[in-house]
Amino acid sequence: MGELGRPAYLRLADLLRSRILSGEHQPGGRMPSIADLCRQHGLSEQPVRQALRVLNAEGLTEGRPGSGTYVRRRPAPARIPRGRYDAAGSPFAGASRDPGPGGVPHWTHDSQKTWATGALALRLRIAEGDPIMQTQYVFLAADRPAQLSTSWEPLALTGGTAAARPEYGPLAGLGVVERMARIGLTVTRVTEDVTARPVLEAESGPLDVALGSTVLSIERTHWAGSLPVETADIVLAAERSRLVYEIGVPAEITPESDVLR
Amino acid sequence: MGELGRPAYLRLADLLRSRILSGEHQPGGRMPSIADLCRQHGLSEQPVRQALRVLNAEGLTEGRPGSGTYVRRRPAPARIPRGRYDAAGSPFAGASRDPGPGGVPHWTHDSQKTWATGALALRLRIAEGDPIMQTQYVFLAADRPAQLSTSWEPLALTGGTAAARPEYGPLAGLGVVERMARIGLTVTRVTEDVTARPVLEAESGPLDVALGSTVLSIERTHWAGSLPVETADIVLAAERSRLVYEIGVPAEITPESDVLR
DNA sequence: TCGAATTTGTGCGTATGTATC
DNA sequence: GGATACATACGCACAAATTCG
Repeated sequence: MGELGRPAYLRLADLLRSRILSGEHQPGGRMPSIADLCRQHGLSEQPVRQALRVLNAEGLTEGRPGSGTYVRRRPAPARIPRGRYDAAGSPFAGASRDPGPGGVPHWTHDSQKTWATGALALRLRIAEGDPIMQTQYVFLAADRPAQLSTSWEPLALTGGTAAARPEYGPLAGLGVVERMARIGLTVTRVTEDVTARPVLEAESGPLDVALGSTVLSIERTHWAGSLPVETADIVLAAERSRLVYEIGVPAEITPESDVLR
Repeated sequence: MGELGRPAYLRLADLLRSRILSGEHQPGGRMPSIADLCRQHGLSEQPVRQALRVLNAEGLTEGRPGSGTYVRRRPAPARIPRGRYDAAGSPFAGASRDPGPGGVPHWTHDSQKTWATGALALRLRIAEGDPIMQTQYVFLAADRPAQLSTSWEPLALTGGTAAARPEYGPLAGLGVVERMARIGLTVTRVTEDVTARPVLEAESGPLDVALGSTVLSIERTHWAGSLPVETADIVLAAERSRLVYEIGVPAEITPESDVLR
């Protein structure tokens, strides 16, 4: 019954969206119930539900079981500084700088020894099957899961030293650069490869995001010259994150003579 | 009928996903049809469709009407270097470095004078209504749209100089840092704020991506000290892009004395 | 070249169970 | 208990694209 080309649930979604954006439905306010919308627009449950699902997926509304559908208040995404290397650099140095309201940020971790598989071996430039230390982090800010991270370090470098387990012993919580420095490895640069992709099912629970939504994925590697000493996968909810990179401009590029003007 | 806690469509999705990841279904290959899956698993259409929808949303598969559901082959996303500032820095210096197969990268541009609105005025630290030069770029690589960009510069800085229009005159194609240097403004740093969001309707055509998909959005600002001299919005298809940032580690952090070992 | 069968996508009415308020 | 919302599942119809005889 394509009355007007555009399907019923999309027309309803358009209508409700424009009402929300125009302020007719205030942030935090309740939308009409599904039954109400059925009556008001002469539709059955299914198209009404689909319309609401569209708005939920767009992040405009949020359904609370047993209560109603509410217009979302949109917190500005957290700024997560990632440029400039920071001496206090724990894995979450940047993000933990600002406690924000609702609680001091903290994290849990879990290290275990494993062996490098294909892709990982490539990233660390070691052979497949070489032993590595794997550490998983769940980072919480304001009592909400903010960031997942899995870090790998070749045990050929750290094995037998105090730096073998990132979060144990005298070097716990020091950050990769400092910890490596203590065992004689000078980290000279860090690379971060940023991509966005749909959230995996395994991540959607810990990150507290819906299954269809997208995450920012950072593939980070610490280098000592051309030798990778650590690499990590960092995953953040895209809706809540804004990565801030700062890029220095070498002085050579800026000539002292003003040619024009 | 919650036979095993986990709903039928998720169990089926898990099964199919593991088959794909294990290589049982090859990239480019066809999945069993919906009718087949119904028969094989004793399910009705609905849960089977939902399972496939999950895999589609995860980007693992792709349905082609009239033909079937296929395992996606994932072309490696283009590496787009954005760290280190590059002397040859046109707006697309990084991306244009490597011609790649299929054609030399090139771009189109279009400049026009406008006036700063609220958010833009804040980013450029000028007053609302101040005149600015707006330049829009469409960047093509291998004859495919790769990147959209809109750049703004306060005319209070560049007005009346040869640098007023980025792509005209003797300074055309020079890049922001070089161009500003020619009129006596020394760019000292560049900041990039990276977010991911659903593609806008206006972008989906020029970028050649489907309407539901997501883009990487970069808000870039060139600074001369604490003075913004240029800011730009850069938009790329997330599936095809991988931003590479390189972060230098200052030497101070790395002590010369090896304490342990 | 034509047409029928297959296949996915979309829309929608319905029903059942469960959690929350 | 009642209202509400959510998740799951079944059935049906049609559109659009593709495949194949």
